[in-house]
Amino acid sequence: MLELDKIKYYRNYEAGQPVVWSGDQLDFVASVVTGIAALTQTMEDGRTQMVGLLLPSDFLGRPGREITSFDVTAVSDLTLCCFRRKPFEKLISATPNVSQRLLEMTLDELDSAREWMLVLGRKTAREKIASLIAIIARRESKLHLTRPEDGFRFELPLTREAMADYLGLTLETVSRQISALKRDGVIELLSNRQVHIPDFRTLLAETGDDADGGMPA
Amino acid sequence: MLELDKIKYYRNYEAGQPVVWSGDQLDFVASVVTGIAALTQTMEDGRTQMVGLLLPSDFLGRPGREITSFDVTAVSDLTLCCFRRKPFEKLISATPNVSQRLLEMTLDELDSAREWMLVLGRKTAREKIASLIAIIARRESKLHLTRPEDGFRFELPLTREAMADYLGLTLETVSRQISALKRDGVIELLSNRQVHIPDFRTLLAETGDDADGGMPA
DNA sequence: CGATTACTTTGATCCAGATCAACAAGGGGC
DNA sequence: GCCCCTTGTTGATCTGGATCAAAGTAATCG
Repeated sequence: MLELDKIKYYRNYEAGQPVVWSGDQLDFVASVVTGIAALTQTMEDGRTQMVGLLLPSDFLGRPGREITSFDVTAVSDLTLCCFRRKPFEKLISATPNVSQRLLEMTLDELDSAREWMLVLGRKTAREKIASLIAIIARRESKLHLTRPEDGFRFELPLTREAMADYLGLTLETVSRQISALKRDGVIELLSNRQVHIPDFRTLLAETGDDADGGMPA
Repeated sequence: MLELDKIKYYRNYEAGQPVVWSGDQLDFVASVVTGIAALTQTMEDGRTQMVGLLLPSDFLGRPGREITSFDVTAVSDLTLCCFRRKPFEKLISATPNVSQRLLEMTLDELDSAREWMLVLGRKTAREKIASLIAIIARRESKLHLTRPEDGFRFELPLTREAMADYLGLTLETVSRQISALKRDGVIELLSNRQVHIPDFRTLLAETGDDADGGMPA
C-alpha cells in the first residue's frame, strides 16, 4: 500500500461544518482519522434522517461513483485522510486485495444499515435510546479494550438533536427517554454528555434485542 | 464466467417457505432467477421488520461470511441459482472483475438501505405507502420498458402484511392508507393487488421526496 | 359447490411520541 | 463578572398510527 502514500493528503473540519452536500461531486475518497462524521438525508420540508455515522477508520465515498447521495457533516472536529479519486481507482483496479477488503467493509456497513432498519421501524423510543447508548458503549469499550460488561463511563459524541436524527425521534423525546433511563437506574449521568453504565446487561435488556444480537456500527 | 456453470445448480421454494433462518449456516450463495425473496429481522416478542427485498438478478449471501444475519423467506414462488460457496469464493479471489462487480452491487444495496432508513424514520404512513408503490411501479416499468410517467397498471407482489413489515406499520394502517390513496384518486384498484396509476407525478408528489430523488430497491 | 381458511377492509378506542411552550444550565467572549 | 447563545430539560396538549374487534371477500379444498 505504499503507493497510497503518494496520493494522500489531509483535510480538517470543525464541528458542524459540512463535508459535502448530497448531489455534489466528491473528487476524493477518504478515511476518517479522528472525529465523527454523519451521513444524513433531508426532505424538502426539513425532516432529516441520519443514515450513517463515520468513526475513525471508516471509509467515505464510493469508488466508481463521483456523486454522493447523502449530506456528510462533521459532528465533532474531524480529520479526513483523503485520496484523489482517479489514482485511487486506478490502484484498486490494479490490486485485488484492496477491492476485496472494500467489499468486506461495505458488506459490514450493509449489515449495520439493515440492523438499524429494525431499530427505526419497530423499536420504541426507549428501546431506540438504549440501543444507541449500547452501540456507543460497545465501541468505546472496544477502543479502550475493556469489556463492556464491567460498569464504565464514556462521553456521548452526539447532541440530543443528532441522536434524534439518528433514531427517527424528536429531541424532546430523546431527552425524556434519557431522563427515564436515568430515573430507572439503567444509566447514570455525570453531566449531559458523560454517561456511566452501572450494569451493561441491564442496558442490553432495554434494547429489545435478544441476548447477544450484534449491533449496527 | 464459464467456470461458474460448473458449480451452479437450482433451488425452488414455494411462496411463504423459509430459505434460511438468521444465524444459520449458508453453504451457498445465489442469485434470484424468478420470484421474490424477503430479508427480515425478528425481535423476541415477534415484531418483525423487512430489511430487504430480493428481486430477479439480486444476489443472496456474502462471500467470506457463512452465517446469515437475517431470515430469508420466499414471498412468492422462488427459483434461486445457487453456487457452492467454496468454489465460488475461490473464483472471486482469482478474478478481480467479479469482486469489483460485487462491490458495485453491494454499494447500490447500501444506498438503497440508507434511503429506506429515511422512509422508516421520517415518513408518514401515507408517504410510506406512496413510496413503496412508486418503487414497485418504477421497477415494473423498467421491466416492461415503459416509462412510469405514462399511466399503467401492475400487480403488487406483497400482501398487506408484508408491506406493513417492510414499512414499519401495521397491516390495518397499510390497508387504510391504500384506501385513502384510492379515495383521493392517486391510485386505482382493479382488485386487491392490481394497481393502476393514472398519473405517476401525482403519486410521486405523495412520497414526500423532492422531484426526482432516487428510490431504494 | 359449500365450507374452510387466508387475506382485506372498516370501525371504535387508546396511547406513544409529536408538538407547542417555558425554562434551566452551561460556556465562551468581552 | 455579566450577557448572549447554544444545548438540554420538563410540562401540557394533541394526534397519527396502534390496538382491539367485526365483517366482508376471495381463494382453496374436500
